[in-house]
Amino acid sequence: MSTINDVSRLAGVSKATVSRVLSGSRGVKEASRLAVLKAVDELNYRPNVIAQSLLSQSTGCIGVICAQDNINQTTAYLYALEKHLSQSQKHLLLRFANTKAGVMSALEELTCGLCDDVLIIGARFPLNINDENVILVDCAESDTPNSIQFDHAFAAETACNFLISQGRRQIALIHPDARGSTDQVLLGYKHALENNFLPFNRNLVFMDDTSSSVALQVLLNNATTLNFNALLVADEQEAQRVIPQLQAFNKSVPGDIMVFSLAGSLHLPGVPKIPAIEYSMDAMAARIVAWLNEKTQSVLGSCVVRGDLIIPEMIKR
Amino acid sequence: MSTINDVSRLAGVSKATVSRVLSGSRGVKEASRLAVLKAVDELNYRPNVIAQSLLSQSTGCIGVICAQDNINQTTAYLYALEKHLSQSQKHLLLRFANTKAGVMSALEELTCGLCDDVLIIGARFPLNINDENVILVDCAESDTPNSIQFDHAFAAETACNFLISQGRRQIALIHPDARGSTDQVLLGYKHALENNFLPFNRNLVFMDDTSSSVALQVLLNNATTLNFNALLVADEQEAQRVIPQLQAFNKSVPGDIMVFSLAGSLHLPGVPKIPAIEYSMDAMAARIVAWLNEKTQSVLGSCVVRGDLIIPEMIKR
DNA sequence: CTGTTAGCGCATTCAT
DNA sequence: ATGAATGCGCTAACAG
Repeated sequence: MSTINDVSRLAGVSKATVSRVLSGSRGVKEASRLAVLKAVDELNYRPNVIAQSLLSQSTGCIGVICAQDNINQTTAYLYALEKHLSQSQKHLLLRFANTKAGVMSALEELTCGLCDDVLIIGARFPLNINDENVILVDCAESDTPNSIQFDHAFAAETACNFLISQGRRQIALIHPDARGSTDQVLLGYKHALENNFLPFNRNLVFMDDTSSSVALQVLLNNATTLNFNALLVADEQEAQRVIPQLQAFNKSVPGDIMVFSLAGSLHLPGVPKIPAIEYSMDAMAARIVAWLNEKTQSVLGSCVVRGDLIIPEMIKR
Repeated sequence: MSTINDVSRLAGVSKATVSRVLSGSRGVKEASRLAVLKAVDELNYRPNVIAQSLLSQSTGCIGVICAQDNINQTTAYLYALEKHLSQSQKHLLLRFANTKAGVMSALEELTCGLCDDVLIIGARFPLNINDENVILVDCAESDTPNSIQFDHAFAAETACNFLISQGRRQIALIHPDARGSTDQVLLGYKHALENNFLPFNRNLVFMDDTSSSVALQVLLNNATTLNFNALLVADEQEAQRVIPQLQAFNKSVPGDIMVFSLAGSLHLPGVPKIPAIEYSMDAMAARIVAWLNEKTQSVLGSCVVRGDLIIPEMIKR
């Protein structure tokens, strides 16, 4: 790879002039400008970004640590993020980590000058990070100054109101505690019931660490007394686990029981579509990148994102 | 962020000594070693990797340009690659690109000193790249010196032999030309038929650009005369598109027609499992990273990877 | 054993 | 308008 010295020598000018031409040529004689351009073309020269980074103290690299267990959701994130980052001339440095130790070690490796900022996505474990340049996205903890959260209470409330509007007044809820947003979900759930003058039935709600499969079995064992006709689950992965199980017990979906996902639904042919709250990855990414760009001016604050209610055609009426 | 100067000042030694201590302390007095370590700890100092990169002329960054349209396959790739790369102290710089122009522009941006090497994955369009530091993985073109290809002929042959062993002798094949490996697939298909003394029926094979949906309709319209009982498709995405369509025509899968995917199958609950050829992403990634690490010694050559035959439990007998 | 010096490639002064 | 010099943070070579 040729350097700025090669170009300056070939063009018969100084390094400074070459640099001037390449970065907003202003106050450079046309003749030497052309000479530089010619030399650049001949040598196929491109400035070394590492040297530029050392000087400017910024690399344009954004670390993204994916801590989600739901791998499908991850892809949507990455795709949207990369699109917006590259539009801002930034680079996406990818890392996966399932544990707190893993996240911290990845963070260490990325923040030694390599990355200007780091995004941590979907961590379900608390991690006490207090770094101006680290942004938590959809993470369990909210103490960190820079974080983007989903409004899970709002999602649960919307879900219930929708189900009730569909004549489903016995709504079961399976939402393992591990997801970290359990409290909020319960809040929204209860709120919707209250607003619709419906009683809260403790037996319809499963929020402890028992597997969703076990929870569902309990529900089905008591189906005759509980008589539930709707089921709220945490995400589309849970939904696809739960639906075959319901069908195995001769419960039709959505006929007998309407399953609702509180976070996204799969858009795959062959997979049954269900109503869900979906968070626009594109909007999220746009927001994040906007923050990254304007960081110098406005201080980053916490931010809460609300999802969209998506209803499959076959359910609409 | 503190620099080596801060550390040397605080420890009362020179920069060189600090550097020596941090990178394999050899020939350093214990006293000054401890002083340095203490200063490092106090200042929470970590060497700036960008400065190191400028000196060593290598960043440890590997660019990965994903050109695949099958987004699900991508995640598996990325996950495996990141795992192996981070084990080798390397960083994964992610890019998506759907067009040749997109790939080339991403390549430009990554090869200005930022990335030591670049992987291009799953490009279905020819791109004439002849760069020592660019590796093509599962790309349409094979002229490039550094490339990893899947053995599609082998996959097709294995698939046919399996299906024939299952008593399926009328094997339809839908494999759009856009995938770039069509020739090889046809080769393996024909080879298997020959070896089993079965005739080649041109009407069972669809390899032009017509959509797989149309191809399937043609097949179904002629089902009575063709009487096919197996269907080979390019990948699991195609499979999931095709299966509901077959069922809509009252063809049971795999009862009436066994669908076989030539590249991976979805392992999602609720999605019907089908027999498939699967390529181990982990093995691939291990191989790629091994290349990356030993590049100085052995010249990279082309390499062909064969997939594994995966048969769902319910089909095994 | 350790300090001084030089230089990686570049952009930005400050002179001219 | 342009060239020489400086320094970003670090390591390697050379002296002591």
